[in-house]
Amino acid sequence: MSPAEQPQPRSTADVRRPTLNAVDVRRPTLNAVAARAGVGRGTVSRVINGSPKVSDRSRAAVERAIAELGYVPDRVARSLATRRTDTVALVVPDAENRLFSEPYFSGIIRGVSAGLTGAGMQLLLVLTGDAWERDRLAGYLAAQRVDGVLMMAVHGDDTLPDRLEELAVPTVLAGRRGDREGLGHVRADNRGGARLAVRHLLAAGRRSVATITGPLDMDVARARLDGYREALREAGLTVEEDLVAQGDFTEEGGRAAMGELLRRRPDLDAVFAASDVMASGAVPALRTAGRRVPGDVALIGFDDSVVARHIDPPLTSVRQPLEEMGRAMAALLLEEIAQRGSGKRGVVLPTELVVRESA
Amino acid sequence: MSPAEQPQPRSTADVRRPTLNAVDVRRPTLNAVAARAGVGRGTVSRVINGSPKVSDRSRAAVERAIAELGYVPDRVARSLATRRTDTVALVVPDAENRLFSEPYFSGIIRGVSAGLTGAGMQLLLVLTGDAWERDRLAGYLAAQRVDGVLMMAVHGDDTLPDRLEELAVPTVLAGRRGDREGLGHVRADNRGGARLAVRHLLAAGRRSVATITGPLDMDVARARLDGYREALREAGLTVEEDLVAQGDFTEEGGRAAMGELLRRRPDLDAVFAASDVMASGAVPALRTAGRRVPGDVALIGFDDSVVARHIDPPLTSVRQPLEEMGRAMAALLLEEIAQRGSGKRGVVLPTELVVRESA
DNA sequence: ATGCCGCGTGGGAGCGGTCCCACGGGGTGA
DNA sequence: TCACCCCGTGGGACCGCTCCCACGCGGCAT
Repeated sequence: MSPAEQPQPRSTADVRRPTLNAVDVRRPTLNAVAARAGVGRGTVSRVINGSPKVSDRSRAAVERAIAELGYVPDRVARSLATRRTDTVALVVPDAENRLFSEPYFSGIIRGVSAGLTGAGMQLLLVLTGDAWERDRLAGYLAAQRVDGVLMMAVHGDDTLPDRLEELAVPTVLAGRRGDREGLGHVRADNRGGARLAVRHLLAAGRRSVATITGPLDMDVARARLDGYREALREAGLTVEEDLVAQGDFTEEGGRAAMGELLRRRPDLDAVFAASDVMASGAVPALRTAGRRVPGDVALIGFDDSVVARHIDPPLTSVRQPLEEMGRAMAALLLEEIAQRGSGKRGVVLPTELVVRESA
Repeated sequence: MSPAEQPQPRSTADVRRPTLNAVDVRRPTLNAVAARAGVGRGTVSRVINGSPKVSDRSRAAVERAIAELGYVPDRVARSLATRRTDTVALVVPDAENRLFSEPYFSGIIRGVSAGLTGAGMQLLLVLTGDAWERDRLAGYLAAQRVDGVLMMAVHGDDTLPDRLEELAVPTVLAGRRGDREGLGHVRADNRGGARLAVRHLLAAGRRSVATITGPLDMDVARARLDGYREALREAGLTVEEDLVAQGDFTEEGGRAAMGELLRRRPDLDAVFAASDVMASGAVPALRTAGRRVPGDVALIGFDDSVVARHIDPPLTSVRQPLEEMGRAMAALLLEEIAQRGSGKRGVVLPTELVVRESA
């Protein structure tokens, strides 16, 4: 059960497989193309890679041969020679159910995919399970020779990014671990988004605005809380700590936090929840306490997720530009791959308030 | 814009990249291990692959050397030699927003991932865009030398699976194209699930049970409609065609179909929608018509998706064993890879009725 | 005319594994 | 004692590309 003392190869993966009866459908090789075109291998390689140092005659001959043979270069062989795989791993913690069912993951992933395939790169999806597996991951990724790694949902104490850095594997994170993240990362303007939400509540005349935060060891959660505070200060209000309750980004956590807030401050007239899911937990808690939404208490969430549209009442929420975030991650990673060090920036993308009926 | 006449290589992907400044962190090679252990390369290879024909002395020496050097075999080099990549591509049509935001995709993918990594295989995620891209895909996948392909959301007229079969690439589908799918595939017992739903409605005393179907060129949609019919016949009722309206698996489609049904049969007292999303569209249509759910009209959906839990009232729905389906797909594909032909079966997994408040 | 430069060009030498053939040595049977 | 086996073992020959060096050839300056 416990990991072996030595990092000995795990047998499951390495045991020789029984006679893979590979139906050997061999595709034409670069050699075949060279022969057919009556040129050397070098020339074919040059044509394929778009080198300018090829005569028009040779190039034409090669291109014809390629077309006739239906040749497609073998990426594996190329990778072995170039020490480059044109492959990027997307690492997602398996535990984060949340990520999958929300548009968060899907939006980012399609942005990533678009940005990557446009550059001829492919995406390796890696769901990591337990901590041990995650520990092995760095070596594993190095063995894959992936050109880079994208990581979602990194926690503050996650060491994987550091280990990747040691191994000189270009890495870009979705979100950051702390406020001075050393690695390249892309995130939404969480603070600004929270500010938008709270301003909206204040503009509607609400005066006792509470907030349900995420776990405060997460940067997103802190940033959204900061935004909440800033908006209050902007308006000349003082931040009252008993209007702040901590949740954990789950529905149940939202319910509990809402109950707590109502107990502490029966006079509250608005709530900014740091996620839609927590907001969806807050709604029944409010109902139980006999408060109408938005009549008695206005409510705003964050993420603009599926539940926001289907909850009753439809939830006003802060939207993150997910697909763009994915695109930005891809771009940043490609930069870093092309030139080390150049992609180690933090990119912040603007958020937007989507007004529905809850506030 | 239009595809070139000849399959000439697309430049974007093939242009030589500018001096990849690969920080050459070379990992130890099998050769290094052999030298250190004082044995030949062949012996190291045998140890790694768990061959029994190695003396205990050699094995121990090699294992020590591996541990000391932190050696991890290079998959790329191995692939080149074995003509096997231990990689499987998961092909998902990019257009299917639906897939991503619903637990459908996420459930299946994690099952797939679990089943695959357990066997030491990795997952290449391929989102396909337009038809042209999809056309190129077969060749592309062959060039990747993926060991197999998993496809989600195949339409009846999709030719990609056939082309993969021509190329002798093991393939497994999520769902089937028609009722005699030639390829290996895994699906939920859609008919049975629909039957469960309709039986539940009938058992509750409903007598005019309508249904909102999916697009009937899709096998899932037909299967669910069949189940609806069967349940009615079982109960000795005749299937009335004006109680059947076609939707398209979208919310808006559900709304329209519901409107249509109410117009045709104001007396209906129950609806089985072939997806939760369509059911979520049906709800407002019912409200508009002044019907209470479930008071006047009972409603059941399919998929047990996120919206089912958050809609008002919470939706009774049919759940598919998504993770198991993913696992089954992985298993089937591994079978097919190990022995061609053995994995070309159809696996059907049972569904389950999740009773909430709408029926 | 001779030298020199530079442009294509061919092809050897890897990249890091696997596969398999041939070989040495100890045990067995005649 | 000698032939015969069989078990481990070493290492050459690939897998299909890229990289780069060296070479031939035509054109220009001397």
